Amino acid sequence: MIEHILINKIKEAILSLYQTEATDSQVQLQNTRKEFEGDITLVVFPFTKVSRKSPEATANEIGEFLMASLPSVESFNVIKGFLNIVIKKEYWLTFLSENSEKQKFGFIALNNDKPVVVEYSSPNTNKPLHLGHIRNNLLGFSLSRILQAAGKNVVKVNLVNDRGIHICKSMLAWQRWGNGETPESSGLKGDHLVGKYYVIFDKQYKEQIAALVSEGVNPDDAVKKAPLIIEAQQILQKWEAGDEEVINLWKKMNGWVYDGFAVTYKTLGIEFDKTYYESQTYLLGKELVEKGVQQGAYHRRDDGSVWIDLSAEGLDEKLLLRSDGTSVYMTQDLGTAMQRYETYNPEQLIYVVGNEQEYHFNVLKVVLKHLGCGWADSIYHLSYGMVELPEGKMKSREGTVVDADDLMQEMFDTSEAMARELGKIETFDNEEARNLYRTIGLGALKYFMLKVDPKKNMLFNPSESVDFNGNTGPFIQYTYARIKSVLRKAEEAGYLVSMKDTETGQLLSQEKELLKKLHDFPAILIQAADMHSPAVVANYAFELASEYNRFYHDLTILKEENTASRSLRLSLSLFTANVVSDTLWLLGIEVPERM
RNA sequence: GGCCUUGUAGCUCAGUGGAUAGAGCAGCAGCCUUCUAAGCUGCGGGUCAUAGGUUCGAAUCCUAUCAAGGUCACCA
Repeated sequence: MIEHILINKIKEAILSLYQTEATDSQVQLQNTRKEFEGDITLVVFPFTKVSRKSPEATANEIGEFLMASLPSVESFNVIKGFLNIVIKKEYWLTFLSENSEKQKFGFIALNNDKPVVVEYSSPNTNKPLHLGHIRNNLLGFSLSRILQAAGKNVVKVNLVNDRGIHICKSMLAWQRWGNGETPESSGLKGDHLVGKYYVIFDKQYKEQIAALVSEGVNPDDAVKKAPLIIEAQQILQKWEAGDEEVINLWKKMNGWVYDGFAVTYKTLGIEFDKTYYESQTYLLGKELVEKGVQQGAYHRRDDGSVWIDLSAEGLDEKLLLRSDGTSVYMTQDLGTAMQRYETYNPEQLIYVVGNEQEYHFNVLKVVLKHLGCGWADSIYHLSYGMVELPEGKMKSREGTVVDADDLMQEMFDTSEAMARELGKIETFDNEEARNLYRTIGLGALKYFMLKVDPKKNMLFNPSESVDFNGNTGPFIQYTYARIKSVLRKAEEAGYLVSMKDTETGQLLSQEKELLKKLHDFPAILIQAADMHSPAVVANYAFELASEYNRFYHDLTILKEENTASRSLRLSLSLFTANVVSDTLWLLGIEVPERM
């Protein structure tokens, strides 16, 4: 890319003109704003101290130096402290011809064997997935693809929380009120069936608490003394003791949930390389904690519980093992982190987990460091914000949860209604039409969620269905389908898409702007990977699609009579189609050949 | 109360120290006998929460205040 060459030359210029070594942070290049002439702009203010001249004079001197030493520089102009550099047309045309037919332009080949382990999804098995899980899954999956495209060896893992009191609640409610109901007998998806009994438990439990309170028991005690919660805890104890009947029920109901999750993941287009189950890992951290006690990193209280004092790090005292010797959440996470470290020897361990667990991950890192695990610094918590509804946070107990399966179905229905209204599917057979509804519905949903900076909370308004026009997934998908249509017709007409013979042609402003946007992509990919942010890719994809639509509107392609121009525009179209589909692939969004 | 995050147009969001702060939606006005109008063009819309500070230059960095959210369990 021309930027690297420019940066080096500018450093040479500073050394030669002012006898000073310029640092990377001083050489600030940016794309020239559209209202000025030029392609790339150098901000010269950082050099006025060493030049001891005005910004304008400094910019002129550097500009002259670049003109004299870089053949790719066509000309330059100076406005205030900004040196606007015009790059020769030949550079752009060569760039086009070398990259327009590439399949994965800007992607970086695998450059580190040490894997990056990305954990995401990590659902509980007592209820179906909802909108919050969708954000988690989309972020984790897209981030994995972005890192992979940036040259990382990515391992996608899921840690299913398949044991604990929450599952016992569903089990108990099903035993008591289920009458043997199964997914087959009820026609309910397995995860929804189990979720139904979780809700029933909660309702009955609340009634018991209310009854106790009305008898004069204080509310804090009532929560602990209600018969249902005591029974659920007994089931958990039986589970831990390996009670056959409990284990069988647990396996049966979890099996229903897994079948349900598999359908949701498949519809959403999410995959994992490895799935772990907490029932098999929850004991892992105990030895580690014992080791920490022996090393004196953690201390045991008289009641047998183990603690770590993190006040030196500005955190609190934290429990690592209960007085009865059982694990807490932190214990398990210590264990699985260690297991992952030993299994993969990773370059980085990424956890895609909501921001309500920020404190937990800070503590996790510090606790590991106290054990002497230097690799704790390779843990990265991708802390994403909550999805809020207009009335506030989603609450499963109040039934304000947006269910993942329902939402996807609504998206499919909306895209079908839209396509019919627009008369788009008259030439489609049933299967192609159905695929289109799915592709576009998911495209709208995924783009909607991924375009927002992960760390920010985002708002989802169910009454205003997700948009299909403007800055949306379907807009970008439409751009792709449009290009493919042009390319198909070009092929029918026997036109060359190749750029080989057009390097002497002209380059109109619409063509050049589009080309420059394509030229930006490799840097965008690296930025997205560094920032762990699919939103960077999403926003770029929209800008690229907008730029193409402007180009498409202003210029004719197939009817252009100058064959060099026609060829150039076809080449630009092909290049754009490739990059658009690659960027959407990075977001986990598919592209339709027509729509 | 301690700590963390956020606050940009009516709404949803970009903007990682640089030029006159940008998109989309919503509103208004145009553009299909021409390669897909899920598109394109134009108009209106701003105390970048507030007040200080650092800097040649601040929406961006620092401090304080206000507002919203999160978190500080022998829950996960």
